[in-house]
Parts: sequence; C-alpha cells; structure tokens
Amino acid sequence: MPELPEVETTRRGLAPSVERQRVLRAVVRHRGLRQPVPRGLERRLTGAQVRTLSRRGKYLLFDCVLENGNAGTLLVHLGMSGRLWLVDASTPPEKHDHFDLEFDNGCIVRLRDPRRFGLVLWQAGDAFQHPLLAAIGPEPLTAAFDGAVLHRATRRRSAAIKLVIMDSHVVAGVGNIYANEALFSAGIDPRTPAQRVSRARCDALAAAIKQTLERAINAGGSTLRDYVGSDGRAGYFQDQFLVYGRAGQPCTRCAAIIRELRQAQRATCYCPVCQPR
DNA sequence: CCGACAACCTGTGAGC
DNA sequence: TGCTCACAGGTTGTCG
Repeated sequence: MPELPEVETTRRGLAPSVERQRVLRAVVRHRGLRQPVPRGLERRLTGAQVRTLSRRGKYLLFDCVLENGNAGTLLVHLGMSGRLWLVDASTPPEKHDHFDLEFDNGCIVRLRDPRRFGLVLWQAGDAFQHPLLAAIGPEPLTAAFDGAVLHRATRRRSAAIKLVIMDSHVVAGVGNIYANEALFSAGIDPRTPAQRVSRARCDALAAAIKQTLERAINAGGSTLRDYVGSDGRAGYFQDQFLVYGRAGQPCTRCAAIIRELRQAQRATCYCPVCQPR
C-alpha cells in the first residue's frame, strides 16, 4: 500500500493527536510481523510521552521519553498492506489489527496489516542508530537529494534506472507507483541502464521524483484497494496517475498506448513515445 | 561490489 | 458457485 506520500499523509493526520501525549498502554495482538515485535514493548511504552512524530523514508518515528526518563523511538513501517489510523475506545479490534497505542487523551493509534510485512520496533537513544535507518539513502524532498547525488549514485550501476531509484539506499521512500510516475514525467525509459542516464537527465529525474511525491502528498496520497489516511479518508492521487495501472490506455500527453512489462517481478508502465529508448 | 531471485503473508479478482 | 492462479503499495537475505 504505502509509499512515502501515504506515510507522510498518515504522519500529518496522527501528529496532532499523539504529540506531547502520554501512552496509557500499548497492546500487541500479533508479534509476527516481518520482524517480531520486541518482547516487553508494551511495558516499556506504558507511561511514555511522545514528543514528536516524524518520518524517515517510509518509517514513522514516534520519538518518546519513557517513564524512567530514557529516550527512544518507536519505529513503525507499514509494509505492503499496513495502515495506521485513529480509533476510539469503542472500536473493537478486527482480525488483522495487530498493535494499538492508547493515549491518555482517549485516542488509540491502531495498526492493521493483513500481510504482516510491516514492522513495529524499538530503538533506544538515537533512532538513526537503528540499522534499518542507518543505511537508508537521502530524503527525496530535502536538499540532500538532487541530480548530482543521483548521478553519483548511479555511475556504477548497470541495473535498470527504475530499479535503482527504488533502491532505498540510493534514495528513501520511492516505491513502485512513484518510480513509474517520475520516470514518465522525466521522459526516461525505465529499462535504461542507470549508468547511462546523463547528468542532465539525472537532474530531470530527481526533480520529477520530488514533484511527483509532493503532488501526491498534497492529494492526500493514493488510495488503492483499501488504503485510507489516518482520519479514514481516501487519498485521490490515484486519479492523477499518468502511467501506473494505465496499460492499454492512451498516454495523456501523446495518446500512444501505455505499455506494461515486468522488472524484478514488479509491474512497470511507460509510454513508448514519451519515454524513448 | 553487483544483480537476480526467493522469501515473508493474506486478500482479491480473473478465468475456467 | 467454487477452485486455482497470478498479482498487489516493500524489504531483506542468499547465492553466484
């Protein structure tokens, strides 16, 4: 489900209800996520105060001060099918509701994740010490990512450019949908070997990644199947997809028929005219 | 170092 | 209606 814009939409929706609030209790109903939910997490979080809710790539970071005064971070990743949203105490948990964070203001943050590719982890002290965060590439919406950075990161990569921009070590948070959309906007064939993308085209691609992600965030993310934001509302960026899921339909720019192929077992959609080899 | 591929898991929709 | 198969927003680990 969630790529960076959906995670950011979730963060913005949750932040006002959790920042500076105290955790009454945490409930784990299923520890079997991509990695096991740490033993003792419930006890550790009881009485903790959330200072801020931030985001790194597709990770949500609940920056906490524990009851014993120690600082640490609750890391939540939504995987493919995860969703984090606000419920009240009268909402009974359903089959795939694996984790709750209950606050003293009556709000409950609930994680639902049918496929269980998500993560709920704890990192004491500095969150960025966590190996999953330490190795992650630059944030695409900051000055840490631009055409020069992308150009440098792609020089020794013979793999297709689409696969390389989806590599979280190169740039954080670009998933399948937005990789497809950004390559279309930049006019680059997704199969192009990354090292053959020129500096000028890396500039265009980095700009397209930023613009695509920003526009999706402004639209509240994309709603596919059942994704909804933290307030239960659907995003609407899916109505603005230019290539993703549009195979067989005419290109919005040139009316050529959008094509689909597979790269690393993922669907790639592109316009053969706007994204020439 | 790099790339290809399987693996983790459930739900859904298409086709028969 | 019901079965089987392919596929879905992500990431990691293994192997060559």
